[in-house]
Amino acid sequence: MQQLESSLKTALQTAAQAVFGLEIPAASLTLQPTRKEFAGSFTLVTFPLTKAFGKGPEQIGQALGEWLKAHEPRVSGYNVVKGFLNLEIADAEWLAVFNQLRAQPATAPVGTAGGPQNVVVEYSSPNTNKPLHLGHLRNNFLGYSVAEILKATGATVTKANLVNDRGIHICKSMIAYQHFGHGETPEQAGMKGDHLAGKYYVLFEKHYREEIRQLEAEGVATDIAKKSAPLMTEAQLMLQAWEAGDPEVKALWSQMNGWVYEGFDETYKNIGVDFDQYYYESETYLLGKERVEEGLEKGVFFKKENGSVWVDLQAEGLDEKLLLRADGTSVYITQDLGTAELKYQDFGYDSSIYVIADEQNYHMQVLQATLKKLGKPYADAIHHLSYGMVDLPSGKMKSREGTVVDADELVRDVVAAAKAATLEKGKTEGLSDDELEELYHMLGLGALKYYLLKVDPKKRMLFNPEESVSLEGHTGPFIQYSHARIAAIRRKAAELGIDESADWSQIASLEGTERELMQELARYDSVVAEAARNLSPAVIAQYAYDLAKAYNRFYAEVSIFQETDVAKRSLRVALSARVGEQLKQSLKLLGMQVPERM
RNA sequence: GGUUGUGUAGCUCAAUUGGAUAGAGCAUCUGACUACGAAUCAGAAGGUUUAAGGUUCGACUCCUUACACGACCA
Repeated sequence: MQQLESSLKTALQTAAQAVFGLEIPAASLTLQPTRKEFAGSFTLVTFPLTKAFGKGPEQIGQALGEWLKAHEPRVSGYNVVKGFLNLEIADAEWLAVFNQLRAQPATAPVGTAGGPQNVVVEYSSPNTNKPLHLGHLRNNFLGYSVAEILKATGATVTKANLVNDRGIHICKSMIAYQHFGHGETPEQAGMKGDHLAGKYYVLFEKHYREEIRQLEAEGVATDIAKKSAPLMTEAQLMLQAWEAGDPEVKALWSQMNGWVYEGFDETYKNIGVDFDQYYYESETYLLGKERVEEGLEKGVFFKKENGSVWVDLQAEGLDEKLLLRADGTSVYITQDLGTAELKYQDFGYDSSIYVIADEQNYHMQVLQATLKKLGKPYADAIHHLSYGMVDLPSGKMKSREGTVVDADELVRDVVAAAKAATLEKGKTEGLSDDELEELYHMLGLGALKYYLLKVDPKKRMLFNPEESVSLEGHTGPFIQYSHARIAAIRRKAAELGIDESADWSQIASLEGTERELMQELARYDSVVAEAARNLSPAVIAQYAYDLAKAYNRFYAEVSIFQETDVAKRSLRVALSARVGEQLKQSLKLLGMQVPERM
């Protein structure tokens, strides 16, 4: 289609030359798909040409349309509405486009076209003190999908996970475990390791709050109470001991983190995301401190009297930013400096994407500006894929207030809903019990992924539990259903011995829904390119829906197996097959799978 | 207080990046399975795109101001 579109532009340029004797740059020709209510497939907006031609928009449309109809065989007709020239494309051309499309597998790369070639996508990046929740799911699905989309352009992509495994919050879980754990293991507790750590994090907060209340009752001011509560003091001491390499603290740390990693791995596997490379802040924060030293030597950072290190970013429109505390311990940005360096050493990327919620916008600006100050060559390669937080109908999620939606539980719920629906109306004869379980999982997770990915990443979104398990309308299972339907068509076609590759060049005219489908199919490459440019899986999600919708319309209006014309019947089977493949491929870019029956 | 994001149908989201009469899904109402899968399709109803100005052939989109909600920085 890109070929058809660009050759139409060339034809329009030729027409302009022939009719008006003027050269027009291709860039000034805005060609777009024609709106449904008008006849035609492509529309040229003629308003922008009025100045150059010194003619009215309708006159221009008429003249160009007339010329194309007479000289361009691919244009079979035209109509002009105000400043819009609608071009009708000959059916023979549509068939040629479709043939060309079929020559390439649906999985063929679409080309990077000026985009990055070598990309690192960092996503997920959990803390090891609690299990994953709904917000992480949006992050994970986005990160995985963006990586797949960039791969589909032909770029080399590395998926990285930066684990936040050190810091005061980790110590909180550890302190609580020492106090209240009695040596409990995940096996004994019958819990996943990440949930066990989360349990102790919550316990810490609970007892800590109690201590503050008591101190306040004794007349201590709130801010002092918060700092001097025994549990908090213990946690801080533990952090220092950790940085000093205390073997006992390190042993507990390793043990608890190990449990958490087992839990995470299970969740990642369950939600179908993976990583090529793991980074641990415990291993990068020292490298970050080296970067701070480097900045001091270069004179782009400065030290305050108390010994803390800062960078002045006021010239960049930001503030002064702390890089290293007075006691020499690191802050978030310290380790981020180290991780960026390490990633560059490992992969030499030309684009480094950070999938992080928009509450970190300022932080990411600081990181980039600081790396620039250091003169790092990769500073400009940094892109923050900033996404909005997920809200609940009851308001914002807050882990301390227990209003989080747990990821594992949520997945269980959506799979259960998919199972219920399938038992009620599925056509699953012949599937084994294992295959059925796989199907429920595929559908439930598909519903959830699609629900979270169809919204523009940068927008804050509302999570409605009922809609997220819905399987009808604008949902993942709607698209999966279309695929299963097509699979049934293909099974039947094979049974009947219908040849998908029969010669259909004799077909005189196409149905409207057939043309529409071909145009939709041909859009795929430019859709992927746009999704890659905008780092937006939502673009793919919308496309997959449109394609499935167009197919269902075609399916309802046109009969495949009742068709007596052999060529037409064959074409319709081939069209169905191609739609199925492109639906499968599109959903794959969202991290979703498609069933053969459901 | 400063910086920044968002505001579209009752609800959740789109709108080809400045183009035609602003489109989908859910919810409501109507029609279509003794024809290839009804998790579907066709139709009805639902809008002063937060407000007021401005830019131009043309604005949900760009500019200014105000309002609402959110995030971040002190």
